Amino acid sequence: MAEAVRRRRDPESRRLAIVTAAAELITEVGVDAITHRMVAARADVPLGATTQYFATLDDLRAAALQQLAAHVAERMAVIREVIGERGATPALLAELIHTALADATAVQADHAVVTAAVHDPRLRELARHWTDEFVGILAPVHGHDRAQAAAVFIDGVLWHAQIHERPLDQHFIANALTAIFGAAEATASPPPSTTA
Amino acid sequence: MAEAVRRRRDPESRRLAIVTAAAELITEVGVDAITHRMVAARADVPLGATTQYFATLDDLRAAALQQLAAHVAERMAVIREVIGERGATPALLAELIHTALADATAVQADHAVVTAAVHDPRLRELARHWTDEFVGILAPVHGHDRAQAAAVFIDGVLWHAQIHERPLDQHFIANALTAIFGAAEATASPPPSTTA
Amino acid sequence: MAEAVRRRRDPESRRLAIVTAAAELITEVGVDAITHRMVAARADVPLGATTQYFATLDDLRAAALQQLAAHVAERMAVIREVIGERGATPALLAELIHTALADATAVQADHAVVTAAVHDPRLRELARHWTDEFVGILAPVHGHDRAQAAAVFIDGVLWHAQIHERPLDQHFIANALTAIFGAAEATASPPPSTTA
Amino acid sequence: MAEAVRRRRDPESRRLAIVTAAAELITEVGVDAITHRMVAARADVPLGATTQYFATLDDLRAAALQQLAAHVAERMAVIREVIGERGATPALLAELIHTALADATAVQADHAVVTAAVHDPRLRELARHWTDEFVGILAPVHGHDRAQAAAVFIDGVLWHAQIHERPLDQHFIANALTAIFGAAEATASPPPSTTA
DNA sequence: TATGAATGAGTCTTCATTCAT
DNA sequence: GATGAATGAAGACTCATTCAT
Repeated sequence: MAEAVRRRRDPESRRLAIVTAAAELITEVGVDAITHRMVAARADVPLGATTQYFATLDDLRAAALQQLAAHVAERMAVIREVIGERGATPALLAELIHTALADATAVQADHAVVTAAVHDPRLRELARHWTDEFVGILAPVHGHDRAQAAAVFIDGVLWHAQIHERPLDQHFIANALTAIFGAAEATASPPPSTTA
Repeated sequence: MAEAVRRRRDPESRRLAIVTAAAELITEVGVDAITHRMVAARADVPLGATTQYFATLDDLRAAALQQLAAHVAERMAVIREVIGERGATPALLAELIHTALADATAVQADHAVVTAAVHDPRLRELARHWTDEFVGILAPVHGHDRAQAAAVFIDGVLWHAQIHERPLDQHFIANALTAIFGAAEATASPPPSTTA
Repeated sequence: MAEAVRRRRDPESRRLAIVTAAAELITEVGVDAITHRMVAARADVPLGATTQYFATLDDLRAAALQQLAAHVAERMAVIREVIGERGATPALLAELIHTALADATAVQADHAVVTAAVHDPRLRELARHWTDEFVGILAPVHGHDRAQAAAVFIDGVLWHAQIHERPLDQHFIANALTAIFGAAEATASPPPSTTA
Repeated sequence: MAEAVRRRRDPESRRLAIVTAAAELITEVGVDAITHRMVAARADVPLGATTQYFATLDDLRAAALQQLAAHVAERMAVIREVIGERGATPALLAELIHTALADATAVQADHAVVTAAVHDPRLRELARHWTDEFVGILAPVHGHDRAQAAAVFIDGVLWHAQIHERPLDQHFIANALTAIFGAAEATASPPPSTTA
């Protein structure tokens, strides 16, 4: 079959297969737990192929993490776009988050990157960047502090999903965001008049 | 001398020394990276002792994680007590969190447990329990949903500390919690009057 | 361009480039340490070329050692010629040796071949041949035994250069050779009269 | 048998067995060619034992080389003693050398150390020391230059043995040394009166 | 013919685990 | 019971060699 033939001499796709297998495994067993053998088996390539394409297991890890990071970035871009079109309302954010949480793989990918970020400066930079970006999207509408509070809360929501079988309820999220966004006129830095 | 003799004669303390060493190392290098040899060296016991007291490295790992979890639980107990005495106000919670974040070792321990929890069912149970407990403390005062929202937000704050050099500001946390607990009872810098 | 084209079209020169690269590397890192990859990189040819021209790495090694041996033989020929013209006097020999020692690369090449000879019968044959040849040059003038003694001494001198920073002094060599060739024809600093 | 039992739990002798096996192999195949597996097979110990006793193959190599060096030093000590008793005459030296050459293993050991010395500073130091020591033994009797010439010549003789099946004749050596020691009154630094 | 991707054997090394002492 | 020597399975990595293209 064309499939088989392509497999045989297509470095590009082989490399991709290896990285993807590594990325999958990272989300499943953690960054530290992957081995050449596991990756080779998952990618269905001979052991030697993994070292042919990546001089070092660390290189492979890095490439896999980058792939995961790219996926996160993509999803982030989508979110930014949607918010741009429909506004940064709690309801919309809750919907987006809920959708995101429904994709277990994506959640795991997120988590893997962000967990790895704790010990990897480059990824840390990336993770911070995402937060900043998110805050940047919300700040024009809600002010910096509330935007950041929302971002922190959402991080908490994602984190929660790692530990619990059932993700948080969409309404719950919307309500909490509403509170975070709305109540705080009272505490804005230069507070003009309280609506309370 | 007395030291050495006591070590020899006191299996209990030896076991403790081993578990403690393992726990320390876990927070430093990660759950996957520890080895019998590392632990033995850190605990200053012979290699054989580590296998004598724990049939398997995994058992040792588990015991160490349990120890870390116990520490977290202790801190949790203190928090519960303090809240019981002084009330579940945003300001107090922010203070407690801020204090907790100042203890880098504790933060790392937390993180180690919680990260390990992602791939370990037993720890996951534990981590969930903490959240539940925390929600249990706050719920009587603020209602279940707001309590949970606060818990989720606080998880986000702790997580934030993992990737940023500087932890979040105490005021920021207090304000956000104020918003989460309900706009009505806003706690601006000069607190007007509390609705109990 | 022309360079590249010529390379492509001239198997002979490519083969030479490979062998030369291998020979260089052998003198630098030792016979056992060379690899196809190293040689290809040094010769600036694709990896496949190294196996195209030499069925086996051992074949390549052998060819490279032969090249080194050929260089030694060349130098030997020059020496023979010079001696033929100017006579086999200690002073001249000392001068030739001294000159040889000044060429660090040549010394290393010598050493590489000769060291490899210890474990390689073919090279051993070669190395013996050089000694014999050298003895052959000197024997007509000084007799077989003294010629051989001189050859052995000179081997010692070359060897000495391998482990000492500074090679032996030219006068020292001349004096020793004078002694070896026969006390009767002593060649003190101001040489009186040669007995032809 | 006691043999078997001793094998089982006698770290000292096990370590020695491993080092000795490595030393043997080094003399046979060269310093660079040894592997853990070869050594383990030769020493008749499991593979793991070689890494248990030596953290690194390089450590093992070093230990083996040291063992070889120690043997060389021993032989050197004997020679020094014999010369001290019977005088540094060419005949005696030739006899000693001839005896040494008869022990093929010893010659190979010598060679292995000295060849390794080319790339190993510590061994180089050692090799130089031996030469110096030897010169030191002969110098009081024959003057520094002649002593050194003799040492260099003897190095050549040992080297010769590496390449040729049959070692050099004892008479030949004695004659050459006689020439080296005797003829040079003419060239000594402050030459008093010539016996020529 | 020339190239470099492919593969697996083999290298060093680490360690959990066992077990003699 | 306590100790650390013993062992082999497994891991990362390298490379000669083959062979599709």
